Amino acid sequence: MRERSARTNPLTVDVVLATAMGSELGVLLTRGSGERERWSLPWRLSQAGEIMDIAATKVAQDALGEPPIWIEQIGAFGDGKRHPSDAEISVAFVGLVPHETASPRAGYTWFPMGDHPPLTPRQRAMVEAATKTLQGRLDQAPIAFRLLPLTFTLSELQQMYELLLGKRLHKASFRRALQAAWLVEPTDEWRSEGRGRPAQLFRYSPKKRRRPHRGVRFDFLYP
Amino acid sequence: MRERSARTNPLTVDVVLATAMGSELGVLLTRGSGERERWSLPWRLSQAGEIMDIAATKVAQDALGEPPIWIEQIGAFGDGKRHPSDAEISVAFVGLVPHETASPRAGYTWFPMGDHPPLTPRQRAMVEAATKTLQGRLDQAPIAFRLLPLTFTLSELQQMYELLLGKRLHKASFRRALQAAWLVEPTDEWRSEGRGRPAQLFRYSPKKRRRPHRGVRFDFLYP
DNA sequence: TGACTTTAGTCACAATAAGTGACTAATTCG
DNA sequence: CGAATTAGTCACTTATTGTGACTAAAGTCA
Repeated sequence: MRERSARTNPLTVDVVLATAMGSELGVLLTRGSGERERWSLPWRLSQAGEIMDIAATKVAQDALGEPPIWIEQIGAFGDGKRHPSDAEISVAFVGLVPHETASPRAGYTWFPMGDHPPLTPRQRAMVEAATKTLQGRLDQAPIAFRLLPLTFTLSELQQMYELLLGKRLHKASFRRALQAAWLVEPTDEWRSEGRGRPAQLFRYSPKKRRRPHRGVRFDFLYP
Repeated sequence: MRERSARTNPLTVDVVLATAMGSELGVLLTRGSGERERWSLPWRLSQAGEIMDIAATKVAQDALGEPPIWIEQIGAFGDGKRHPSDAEISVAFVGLVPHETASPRAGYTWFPMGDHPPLTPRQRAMVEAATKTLQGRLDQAPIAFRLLPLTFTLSELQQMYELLLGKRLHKASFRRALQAAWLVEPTDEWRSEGRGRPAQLFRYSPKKRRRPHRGVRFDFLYP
C-alpha cells in the first residue's frame, strides 16, 4: 500500500480475505504502517498494465505470506463512497484462506466478518458484497472445501456449510446430497476428537460431473 | 463517447444491452460517429465523482432513447486486453430491453449475441460475461420477464426461458413451478396468434415470497 | 359443415429428491 | 461397566419434478 496519489492512478485493488474462525467467518484487516487509528481492507494502487487478479493475489500475499487458495472478483466500487486512498474506483476481490494457513503478517489481524471495526463506506460495501458472493457461489464453486484444510471430517464440512448458509442442516440429508455429487473421497485416516466415535477424514476430489438437468427455478426475490 | 484520453481518465463504462430477437438474444453495437469500420459496445469515459450505474444508464439512454428496464454491473475488465479507448480498465454492465422498446438510434444496431461482428478482446469478454451473468441470475431476478413486454402469454415466457437456458422445458412442469412462485397474474385479455386456441395474457406481478428452505446443493462444476 | 391441424391449458401418475427420526458404532468419562 | 458423546447409516414419509395424455378453442380446407 502506497501513499495517496489519486491524481496519477485513481484505481485501487482491494481484497476481502476470508477464513473460518471457529464458528464464524473472519475477514483480514490492516492498520497499515504509520497510519492513523483506522482499519482497512488490504489494498494497493493498480499499476498500469497489471492484471487485476494478479494484483489482488499480491495484495493477499503481502498480508499472509502466501496466495489465497481461491480468489474471485466481486466488482468495481465507486459511487463517491470514501476509500482509504482517494481513488475514484476500487476493484474488489474475495479470497479464501484455509484456517491453518491463515497466519497474518505484522499489522494484519483477523476480525469476525459480522463484527469488525468501522471501515470506510466503500470498503464496508465490499465486505457485504463479499459475504453475498460467497453465499451465492456456495453451490457453484467449492467455497466450503477451500476454507477447510486438505483433509476434513464430514461433520466439519457440514459445519462449514451451516456457517456459510447461516442455518442448520440435517446430517443424513447433507451426506446423501454429498454422496450424489461425487465430490469427496475417503482417506484411510481417522481423527479422534475427544469424546465420541472417531471420524473418518475425507479429501475434496471431484469425480464425475452430475448434470442437474432440472427444470426452471423461480427462486427470487424480485424486483 | 468521446475521444481517447486515457491520460486524464483511464476508466470507461461499457454496456452490454440485450434484447430478445425472435429466437435468440440480441446485443446492441455501434460503429460510433466518425470512426473506422469497427463495431463496439456502447461506452463512455467515466467522469470524476459520477456514479457508475448512472453512467451506464446514460450510455444506454444515448443508444436507445430510454433507459434499460434492468441493469446490473458485471465487473471490471482490464488485463491488458484492448479497448476502443485506451483505458486501462473498463467497468461493464448488462442492461435489458424489451423487444418493443428496442429501437436503436442512428449508428446503433442489434446483432445476434452469438454471432456479432468482431470486437476488441476486452469487449468480447464482456459480452461473454454478460451472457453468463444473465443465465446465472435467471432464477434470482426476473430477467425473462424484463425482456418481455408488459403482458405476455405463458408460452412466450416459456420460450424466453428456453432461449436463455438453451434447452427445452416441459410445459406442465414449467407452469406448475410458475404457479408455485406467485409471480404472474392473469389479465382479462386473450391473444389469438393465427392457428390454435387463443392464449391468455399475463403480467409480471410478484405476490408473495416463497422461501426456498431447501438444504444444500452441490451443483458445481469445480474446481 | 365437418374432419384435421395447431396451439393452449390441465391432469394424473410415475420417478426423484429431500426431510426426518431412529438406530448402530466407537470412543471417553467416571 | 454404564452413561454420555459424536459418527455414520437406514428406512420411511413427504415434497418436488418429469412426463404423456387428455380436453379446449381456434384455423384450414375439402
